[in-house]
Amino acid sequence: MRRDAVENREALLAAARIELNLDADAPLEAIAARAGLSRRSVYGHFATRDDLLRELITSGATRVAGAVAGVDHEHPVVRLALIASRLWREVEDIRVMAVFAVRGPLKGLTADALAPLRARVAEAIAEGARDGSVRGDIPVARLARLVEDAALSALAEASTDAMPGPAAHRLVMLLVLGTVGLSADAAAALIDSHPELDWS
Amino acid sequence: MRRDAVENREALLAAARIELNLDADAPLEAIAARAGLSRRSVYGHFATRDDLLRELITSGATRVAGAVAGVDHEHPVVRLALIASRLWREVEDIRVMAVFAVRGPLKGLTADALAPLRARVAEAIAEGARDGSVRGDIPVARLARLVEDAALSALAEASTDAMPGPAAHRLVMLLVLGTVGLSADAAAALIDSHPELDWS
DNA sequence: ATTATATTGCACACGACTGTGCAAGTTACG
DNA sequence: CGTAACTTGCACAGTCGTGTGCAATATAAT
Repeated sequence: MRRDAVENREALLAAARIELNLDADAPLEAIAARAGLSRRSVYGHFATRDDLLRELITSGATRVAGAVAGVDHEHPVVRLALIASRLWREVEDIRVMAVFAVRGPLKGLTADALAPLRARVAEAIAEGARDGSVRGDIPVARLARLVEDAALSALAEASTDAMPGPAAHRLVMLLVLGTVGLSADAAAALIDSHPELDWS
Repeated sequence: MRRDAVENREALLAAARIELNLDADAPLEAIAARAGLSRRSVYGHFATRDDLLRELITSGATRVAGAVAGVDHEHPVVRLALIASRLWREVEDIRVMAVFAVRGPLKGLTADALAPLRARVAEAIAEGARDGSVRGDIPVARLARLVEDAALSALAEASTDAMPGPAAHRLVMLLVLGTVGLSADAAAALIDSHPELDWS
Protein backbone atom coordinates (compact mmCIF):
# COMPACT_ATOMS: atom_id res chain seq x y z
CA MET A 1 0.00 0.00 0.00
CA ARG A 2 1.20 3.47 -0.82
CA ARG A 3 1.47 6.40 1.57
CA ASP A 4 -0.78 8.76 -0.39
CA ALA A 5 -3.43 6.09 -0.56
CA VAL A 6 -3.98 6.06 3.19
CA GLU A 7 -3.84 9.86 3.20
CA ASN A 8 -6.62 9.97 0.64
CA ARG A 9 -8.61 7.50 2.66
CA GLU A 10 -8.39 9.83 5.65
CA ALA A 11 -9.24 12.79 3.46
CA LEU A 12 -12.38 11.00 2.30
CA LEU A 13 -13.49 10.30 5.86
CA ALA A 14 -12.82 13.87 6.90
CA ALA A 15 -14.69 15.19 3.87
CA ALA A 16 -17.60 12.89 4.62
CA ARG A 17 -17.79 14.17 8.19
CA ILE A 18 -18.16 17.71 6.95
CA GLU A 19 -20.37 17.06 3.97
CA LEU A 20 -22.78 14.76 5.80
CA ASN A 21 -23.33 17.38 8.45
CA LEU A 22 -24.44 19.81 5.80
CA ASP A 23 -26.63 17.28 4.02
CA ALA A 24 -27.40 13.93 5.55
CA ASP A 25 -27.50 12.26 2.16
CA ALA A 26 -24.80 14.11 0.35
CA PRO A 27 -23.82 12.42 -2.92
CA LEU A 28 -20.46 10.68 -3.13
CA GLU A 29 -19.60 13.23 -5.76
CA ALA A 30 -19.63 16.01 -3.17
CA ILE A 31 -17.61 14.04 -0.65
CA ALA A 32 -15.03 13.04 -3.24
CA ALA A 33 -14.78 16.60 -4.47
CA ARG A 34 -14.10 17.96 -0.99
CA ALA A 35 -11.43 15.31 -0.55
CA GLY A 36 -9.88 16.36 -3.84
CA LEU A 37 -10.65 13.06 -5.53
CA SER A 38 -12.95 11.86 -8.26
CA ARG A 39 -16.13 9.98 -7.50
CA ARG A 40 -14.66 6.95 -9.19
CA SER A 41 -11.70 6.81 -6.82
CA VAL A 42 -13.93 6.50 -3.80
CA TYR A 43 -14.63 2.95 -4.85
CA GLY A 44 -10.93 2.22 -4.61
CA HIS A 45 -11.18 2.78 -0.86
CA PHE A 46 -14.71 1.77 0.04
CA ALA A 47 -16.69 -0.93 -1.69
CA THR A 48 -20.01 0.84 -1.23
CA ARG A 49 -21.41 4.05 0.15
CA ASP A 50 -22.62 2.21 3.21
CA ASP A 51 -19.12 0.96 3.89
CA LEU A 52 -17.94 4.53 4.12
CA LEU A 53 -20.73 5.42 6.55
CA ARG A 54 -20.15 2.30 8.58
CA GLU A 55 -16.51 3.18 9.01
CA LEU A 56 -17.36 6.76 9.96
CA ILE A 57 -19.79 5.71 12.62
CA THR A 58 -17.79 2.93 14.19
CA SER A 59 -14.53 4.86 14.21
CA GLY A 60 -16.39 7.84 15.62
CA ALA A 61 -17.93 5.69 18.30
CA THR A 62 -14.54 4.39 19.36
CA ARG A 63 -13.13 7.88 19.67
CA VAL A 64 -16.12 9.03 21.71
CA ALA A 65 -15.99 5.98 23.90
CA GLY A 66 -12.31 6.65 24.51
CA ALA A 67 -12.97 10.25 25.39
CA VAL A 68 -15.59 9.35 27.95
CA ALA A 69 -13.92 6.22 29.23
CA GLY A 70 -11.72 7.81 31.89
CA VAL A 71 -14.47 10.00 33.26
CA ASP A 72 -15.34 9.39 36.86
CA HIS A 73 -16.41 11.45 39.85
CA GLU A 74 -18.24 10.73 43.05
CA HIS A 75 -20.92 13.36 42.40
CA PRO A 76 -23.14 12.25 39.53
CA VAL A 77 -23.87 15.82 38.46
CA VAL A 78 -20.21 16.67 38.15
CA ARG A 79 -19.81 13.42 36.27
CA LEU A 80 -22.44 14.54 33.78
CA ALA A 81 -20.65 17.85 33.35
CA LEU A 82 -17.39 16.00 32.79
CA ILE A 83 -18.95 13.82 30.14
CA ALA A 84 -20.34 16.90 28.43
CA SER A 85 -16.92 18.48 28.67
CA ARG A 86 -15.14 15.56 27.03
CA LEU A 87 -17.79 15.34 24.36
CA TRP A 88 -16.91 18.80 23.16
CA ARG A 89 -13.67 17.48 21.69
CA GLU A 90 -15.48 15.03 19.47
CA VAL A 91 -18.05 17.34 17.95
CA GLU A 92 -17.60 16.25 14.38
CA ASP A 93 -17.97 12.57 15.08
CA ILE A 94 -20.84 13.18 17.45
CA ARG A 95 -22.72 15.22 14.91
CA VAL A 96 -22.29 12.66 12.18
CA MET A 97 -23.69 10.02 14.46
CA ALA A 98 -26.51 12.32 15.49
CA VAL A 99 -27.47 12.78 11.87
CA PHE A 100 -27.80 9.07 11.37
CA ALA A 101 -29.34 8.36 14.74
CA VAL A 102 -32.78 9.15 13.40
CA ARG A 103 -32.71 8.65 9.66
CA GLY A 104 -31.58 6.02 7.26
CA PRO A 105 -31.08 2.30 7.52
CA LEU A 106 -27.94 2.79 9.59
CA LYS A 107 -29.76 3.93 12.68
CA GLY A 108 -29.38 0.51 14.23
CA LEU A 109 -25.64 0.71 13.86
CA THR A 110 -25.55 4.18 15.35
CA ALA A 111 -27.65 3.11 18.27
CA ASP A 112 -25.31 0.23 19.03
CA ALA A 113 -22.30 2.47 18.76
CA LEU A 114 -23.72 5.04 21.15
CA ALA A 115 -25.09 2.53 23.61
CA PRO A 116 -22.18 2.61 26.10
CA LEU A 117 -22.22 6.41 26.25
CA ARG A 118 -25.97 6.45 26.76
CA ALA A 119 -25.67 3.92 29.52
CA ARG A 120 -23.16 6.05 31.40
CA VAL A 121 -25.39 9.10 31.13
CA ALA A 122 -28.48 7.24 32.27
CA GLU A 123 -26.57 5.77 35.17
CA ALA A 124 -25.34 9.16 36.37
CA ILE A 125 -28.85 10.57 36.11
CA ALA A 126 -30.36 7.69 38.04
CA GLU A 127 -27.76 8.06 40.75
CA GLY A 128 -28.32 11.80 40.93
CA ALA A 129 -32.07 11.33 41.14
CA ARG A 130 -31.57 9.03 44.11
CA ASP A 131 -29.41 11.45 46.09
CA GLY A 132 -31.50 14.46 45.12
CA SER A 133 -28.90 16.30 43.07
CA VAL A 134 -30.88 15.67 39.88
CA ARG A 135 -34.56 16.49 39.30
CA GLY A 136 -36.96 13.67 40.05
CA ASP A 137 -40.00 14.88 38.14
CA ILE A 138 -39.01 13.25 34.85
CA PRO A 139 -38.43 9.51 34.40
CA VAL A 140 -34.74 8.66 34.08
CA ALA A 141 -34.90 7.21 30.57
CA ARG A 142 -36.75 10.21 29.23
CA LEU A 143 -34.48 12.68 30.99
CA ALA A 144 -31.48 10.88 29.51
CA ARG A 145 -32.83 11.43 26.01
CA LEU A 146 -33.55 15.06 26.75
CA VAL A 147 -30.05 15.59 28.09
CA GLU A 148 -28.69 14.07 24.91
CA ASP A 149 -30.79 16.47 22.85
CA ALA A 150 -29.63 19.41 24.92
CA ALA A 151 -25.98 18.49 24.45
CA LEU A 152 -26.54 18.04 20.76
CA SER A 153 -28.17 21.41 20.30
CA ALA A 154 -25.36 23.06 22.25
CA LEU A 155 -22.80 21.32 20.05
CA ALA A 156 -24.70 22.33 16.94
CA GLU A 157 -24.90 25.92 18.12
CA ALA A 158 -21.20 25.86 18.88
CA SER A 159 -20.12 24.65 15.49
CA THR A 160 -22.50 26.61 13.29
CA ASP A 161 -21.93 29.86 15.10
CA ALA A 162 -18.15 29.43 15.31
CA MET A 163 -18.04 30.12 19.01
CA PRO A 164 -14.64 30.44 20.68
CA GLY A 165 -13.57 27.15 22.25
CA PRO A 166 -13.96 27.98 25.94
CA ALA A 167 -17.41 29.50 25.46
CA ALA A 168 -18.68 26.50 23.54
CA HIS A 169 -17.20 24.12 26.07
CA ARG A 170 -18.98 25.94 28.87
CA LEU A 171 -22.25 26.15 26.95
CA VAL A 172 -22.45 22.40 26.55
CA MET A 173 -22.03 21.88 30.27
CA LEU A 174 -24.44 24.66 31.21
CA LEU A 175 -27.19 23.22 29.05
CA VAL A 176 -26.76 19.69 30.30
CA LEU A 177 -26.82 20.83 33.90
CA GLY A 178 -29.83 23.03 33.25
CA THR A 179 -31.74 20.18 31.69
CA VAL A 180 -30.95 18.03 34.68
CA GLY A 181 -32.56 20.55 36.98
CA LEU A 182 -29.96 23.07 38.09
CA SER A 183 -30.64 26.79 37.83
CA ALA A 184 -28.37 28.83 35.61
CA ASP A 185 -26.58 30.22 38.64
CA ALA A 186 -26.16 26.87 40.32
CA ALA A 187 -24.77 25.36 37.14
CA ALA A 188 -22.30 28.19 36.70
CA ALA A 189 -21.22 27.93 40.34
CA LEU A 190 -20.72 24.20 40.04
CA ILE A 191 -18.59 24.58 36.93
CA ASP A 192 -16.48 27.31 38.48
CA SER A 193 -15.89 25.41 41.69
CA HIS A 194 -14.57 22.32 39.92
CA PRO A 195 -11.21 22.94 38.28
CA GLU A 196 -11.44 19.71 36.32
CA LEU A 197 -14.28 21.31 34.36
CA ASP A 198 -12.04 24.12 33.23
CA TRP A 199 -11.13 24.78 29.65
CA SER A 200 -7.68 23.35 29.08
CA MET B 1 -65.86 21.53 -7.17
CA ARG B 2 -67.09 18.33 -5.62
CA ARG B 3 -67.28 17.55 -1.94
CA ASP B 4 -65.07 14.45 -2.02
CA ALA B 5 -62.41 16.41 -3.88
CA VAL B 6 -61.79 18.78 -1.02
CA GLU B 7 -61.95 15.86 1.39
CA ASN B 8 -59.22 14.12 -0.55
CA ARG B 9 -57.18 17.27 -0.56
CA GLU B 10 -57.35 17.38 3.22
CA ALA B 11 -56.57 13.69 3.40
CA LEU B 12 -53.45 14.28 1.35
CA LEU B 13 -52.25 17.04 3.64
CA ALA B 14 -52.94 14.95 6.72
CA ALA B 15 -51.17 11.97 5.19
CA ALA B 16 -48.22 14.16 4.30
CA ARG B 17 -47.97 15.42 7.86
CA ILE B 18 -47.69 11.87 9.14
CA GLU B 19 -45.51 10.45 6.43
CA LEU B 20 -43.05 13.32 6.37
CA ASN B 21 -42.46 13.02 10.08
CA LEU B 22 -41.47 9.41 9.58
CA ASP B 23 -39.27 10.16 6.60
CA ALA B 24 -38.42 13.70 5.66
CA ASP B 25 -38.35 12.85 1.99
CA ALA B 26 -41.11 10.32 1.74
CA PRO B 27 -42.11 9.57 -1.86
CA LEU B 28 -45.45 10.88 -3.11
CA GLU B 29 -46.42 7.25 -3.54
CA ALA B 30 -46.39 6.75 0.24
CA ILE B 31 -48.32 9.92 0.95
CA ALA B 32 -50.93 9.12 -1.67
CA ALA B 33 -51.27 5.58 -0.36
CA ARG B 34 -51.90 6.77 3.19
CA ALA B 35 -54.53 9.15 1.87
CA GLY B 36 -56.16 6.28 -0.01
CA LEU B 37 -55.37 7.75 -3.41
CA SER B 38 -53.09 6.91 -6.28
CA ARG B 39 -49.91 8.77 -6.92
CA ARG B 40 -51.35 10.09 -10.13
CA SER B 41 -54.25 11.76 -8.36
CA VAL B 42 -51.97 13.85 -6.23
CA TYR B 43 -51.24 15.91 -9.30
CA GLY B 44 -54.90 16.70 -9.55
CA HIS B 45 -54.61 18.66 -6.30
CA PHE B 46 -51.04 19.92 -6.26
CA ALA B 47 -49.06 20.86 -9.33
CA THR B 48 -45.77 19.70 -7.90
CA ARG B 49 -44.38 18.07 -4.80
CA ASP B 50 -43.08 21.41 -3.60
CA ASP B 51 -46.56 22.88 -3.85
CA LEU B 52 -47.78 20.30 -1.39
CA LEU B 53 -44.95 21.10 1.01
CA ARG B 54 -45.45 24.81 0.59
CA GLU B 55 -49.08 24.48 1.53
CA LEU B 56 -48.25 22.33 4.55
CA ILE B 57 -45.71 24.78 5.86
CA THR B 58 -47.64 27.96 5.33
CA SER B 59 -50.92 26.59 6.65
CA GLY B 60 -49.04 25.23 9.65
CA ALA B 61 -47.40 28.57 10.21
CA THR B 62 -50.73 30.35 10.18
CA ARG B 63 -52.15 27.99 12.78
CA VAL B 64 -49.12 28.41 15.01
CA ALA B 65 -49.14 32.15 14.59
CA GLY B 66 -52.79 32.20 15.52
CA ALA B 67 -52.21 30.07 18.58
CA VAL B 68 -49.47 32.34 19.85
CA ALA B 69 -51.04 35.60 18.82
CA GLY B 70 -53.22 36.12 21.86
CA VAL B 71 -50.48 35.31 24.33
CA ASP B 72 -49.55 38.11 26.66
CA HIS B 73 -48.41 38.48 30.25
CA GLU B 74 -46.49 41.08 32.17
CA HIS B 75 -43.82 38.64 33.35
CA PRO B 76 -41.67 37.57 30.40
CA VAL B 77 -40.95 34.18 31.91
CA VAL B 78 -44.62 33.38 32.30
CA ARG B 79 -45.07 34.60 28.76
CA LEU B 80 -42.50 32.10 27.57
CA ALA B 81 -44.27 29.34 29.43
CA LEU B 82 -47.56 30.41 27.87
CA ILE B 83 -46.07 30.31 24.40
CA ALA B 84 -44.71 26.84 25.10
CA SER B 85 -48.14 25.84 26.38
CA ARG B 86 -49.96 27.02 23.26
CA LEU B 87 -47.37 25.39 21.06
CA TRP B 88 -48.29 22.03 22.45
CA ARG B 89 -51.62 22.18 20.63
CA GLU B 90 -49.93 22.50 17.28
CA VAL B 91 -47.38 19.73 17.67
CA GLU B 92 -48.11 18.06 14.39
CA ASP B 93 -47.65 21.14 12.30
CA ILE B 94 -44.64 22.22 14.30
CA ARG B 95 -42.86 18.97 13.79
CA VAL B 96 -43.38 18.96 10.06
CA MET B 97 -41.93 22.42 9.91
CA ALA B 98 -39.08 21.42 12.17
CA VAL B 99 -38.13 18.66 9.80
CA PHE B 100 -37.90 21.08 6.92
CA ALA B 101 -36.41 23.86 8.97
CA VAL B 102 -33.02 22.26 8.73
CA ARG B 103 -33.07 20.09 5.63
CA GLY B 104 -34.42 20.48 2.18
CA PRO B 105 -34.52 23.40 -0.20
CA LEU B 106 -37.56 24.91 1.48
CA LYS B 107 -35.76 25.98 4.61
CA GLY B 108 -36.05 29.56 3.59
CA LEU B 109 -39.80 29.30 3.46
CA THR B 110 -39.93 27.69 6.87
CA ALA B 111 -37.75 30.36 8.33
CA ASP B 112 -40.05 33.06 7.03
CA ALA B 113 -43.07 31.25 8.37
CA LEU B 114 -41.59 30.91 11.84
CA ALA B 115 -40.18 34.41 11.97
CA PRO B 116 -43.01 36.05 13.97
CA LEU B 117 -42.94 33.29 16.57
CA ARG B 118 -39.18 33.56 16.89
CA ALA B 119 -39.45 37.29 17.31
CA ARG B 120 -41.89 36.93 20.20
CA VAL B 121 -39.64 34.44 21.95
CA ALA B 122 -36.55 36.57 21.50
CA GLU B 123 -38.41 39.59 22.78
CA ALA B 124 -39.59 37.82 25.93
CA ILE B 125 -36.07 36.56 26.57
CA ALA B 126 -34.54 39.98 26.12
CA GLU B 127 -37.07 41.50 28.48
CA GLY B 128 -36.47 38.77 31.03
CA ALA B 129 -32.73 39.22 30.80
CA ARG B 130 -33.18 42.92 31.58
CA ASP B 131 -35.27 42.39 34.69
CA GLY B 132 -33.18 39.47 35.86
CA SER B 133 -35.80 36.76 35.58
CA VAL B 134 -33.91 35.13 32.69
CA ARG B 135 -30.24 34.11 32.69
CA GLY B 136 -27.86 36.70 31.37
CA ASP B 137 -24.85 34.52 30.64
CA ILE B 138 -25.94 33.62 27.11
CA PRO B 139 -26.57 36.14 24.33
CA VAL B 140 -30.27 36.64 23.63
CA ALA B 141 -30.21 35.42 20.03
CA ARG B 142 -28.36 32.26 20.92
CA LEU B 143 -30.56 31.57 23.92
CA ALA B 144 -33.62 31.98 21.72
CA ARG B 145 -32.34 29.27 19.38
CA LEU B 146 -31.57 27.00 22.30
CA VAL B 147 -35.04 27.50 23.74
CA GLU B 148 -36.47 26.59 20.37
CA ASP B 149 -34.40 23.42 20.31
CA ALA B 150 -35.49 22.53 23.82
CA ALA B 151 -39.15 22.96 22.95
CA LEU B 152 -38.68 20.90 19.82
CA SER B 153 -37.03 18.04 21.65
CA ALA B 154 -39.80 18.06 24.24
CA LEU B 155 -42.40 17.95 21.50
CA ALA B 156 -40.54 15.13 19.79
CA GLU B 157 -40.30 13.20 23.02
CA ALA B 158 -43.99 13.75 23.60
CA SER B 159 -45.13 12.44 20.26
CA THR B 160 -42.76 9.52 19.85
CA ASP B 161 -43.31 8.27 23.36
CA ALA B 162 -47.06 8.81 23.29
CA MET B 163 -47.11 10.70 26.57
CA PRO B 164 -50.44 11.59 28.13
CA GLY B 165 -51.52 15.12 27.21
CA PRO B 166 -51.05 16.89 30.53
CA ALA B 167 -47.60 15.40 31.09
CA ALA B 168 -46.39 16.41 27.67
CA HIS B 169 -47.84 19.87 28.07
CA ARG B 170 -45.99 20.29 31.34
CA LEU B 171 -42.75 18.86 29.94
CA VAL B 172 -42.58 21.45 27.19
CA MET B 173 -42.93 24.26 29.70
CA LEU B 174 -40.47 22.73 32.15
CA LEU B 175 -37.80 22.39 29.51
CA VAL B 176 -38.24 25.88 28.16
CA LEU B 177 -38.07 27.38 31.62
CA GLY B 178 -35.06 25.24 32.50
CA THR B 179 -33.20 26.38 29.41
CA VAL B 180 -33.94 29.95 30.30
CA GLY B 181 -32.25 29.53 33.64
CA LEU B 182 -34.81 28.37 36.19
CA SER B 183 -34.09 25.39 38.39
CA ALA B 184 -36.40 22.39 38.11
CA ASP B 185 -38.09 23.33 41.35
CA ALA B 186 -38.51 26.98 40.46
CA ALA B 187 -39.99 26.07 37.10
CA ALA B 188 -42.46 23.66 38.67
CA ALA B 189 -43.44 26.24 41.28
CA LEU B 190 -43.99 28.88 38.65
CA ILE B 191 -46.17 26.61 36.59
CA ASP B 192 -48.22 25.54 39.59
CA SER B 193 -48.76 29.08 40.79
CA HIS B 194 -50.14 30.28 37.48
CA PRO B 195 -53.54 28.80 36.70
CA GLU B 196 -53.38 29.97 33.11
CA LEU B 197 -50.59 27.45 32.59
CA ASP B 198 -52.83 24.59 33.62
CA TRP B 199 -53.82 21.77 31.36
CA SER B 200 -57.28 22.53 30.07
C1' DA C 1 14.17 3.16 -14.25
C1' DT C 2 10.96 -0.05 -13.51
C1' DT C 3 7.08 -1.70 -11.37
C1' DA C 4 3.32 -2.18 -8.48
C1' DT C 5 -0.18 0.88 -6.88
C1' DA C 6 -3.57 4.77 -7.37
C1' DT C 7 -6.27 7.87 -9.83
C1' DT C 8 -9.04 9.32 -13.76
C1' DG C 9 -12.55 9.70 -17.32
C1' DC C 10 -15.96 7.69 -19.71
C1' DA C 11 -19.50 4.49 -20.73
C1' DC C 12 -23.01 1.80 -19.12
C1' DA C 13 -26.71 -0.70 -16.37
C1' DC C 14 -29.76 -0.09 -12.76
C1' DG C 15 -33.05 1.78 -9.55
C1' DA C 16 -35.93 5.34 -7.33
C1' DC C 17 -38.56 9.28 -7.83
C1' DT C 18 -40.92 13.21 -10.27
C1' DG C 19 -44.01 15.04 -13.65
C1' DT C 20 -46.98 14.53 -17.95
C1' DG C 21 -50.36 12.71 -21.49
C1' DC C 22 -54.23 10.19 -22.40
C1' DA C 23 -58.05 6.93 -22.48
C1' DA C 24 -61.13 4.50 -19.54
C1' DG C 25 -63.41 4.19 -15.47
C1' DT C 26 -66.00 5.90 -11.25
C1' DT C 27 -68.60 9.05 -8.49
C1' DA C 28 -71.00 13.25 -6.87
C1' DC C 29 -74.65 16.23 -7.95
C1' DG C 30 -78.32 18.90 -10.16
C1' DC D 1 -80.64 10.41 -15.59
C1' DG D 2 -76.84 12.52 -17.52
C1' DT D 3 -73.03 15.42 -17.27
C1' DA D 4 -69.19 17.38 -15.29
C1' DA D 5 -65.78 16.48 -11.86
C1' DC D 6 -62.69 13.38 -10.11
C1' DT D 7 -59.80 9.13 -10.10
C1' DT D 8 -57.04 5.50 -12.14
C1' DG D 9 -53.62 2.92 -14.67
C1' DC D 10 -50.17 2.84 -17.78
C1' DA D 11 -46.61 4.43 -20.57
C1' DC D 12 -42.99 7.53 -21.06
C1' DA D 13 -39.34 11.14 -20.48
C1' DG D 14 -36.20 13.20 -17.52
C1' DT D 15 -33.19 13.56 -13.38
C1' DC D 16 -30.08 12.01 -10.04
C1' DG D 17 -27.75 8.90 -7.50
C1' DT D 18 -25.04 4.23 -7.12
C1' DG D 19 -21.87 0.72 -8.63
C1' DT D 20 -18.92 -1.50 -12.36
C1' DG D 21 -15.61 -2.28 -16.34
C1' DC D 22 -11.81 -0.77 -18.75
C1' DA D 23 -8.07 1.63 -20.87
C1' DA D 24 -5.08 5.59 -20.13
C1' DT D 25 -2.39 8.07 -17.08
C1' DA D 26 0.00 9.62 -13.00
C1' DT D 27 2.74 8.63 -8.89
C1' DA D 28 5.20 6.37 -4.83
C1' DA D 29 8.59 3.11 -3.79
C1' DT D 30 12.58 -0.01 -4.31
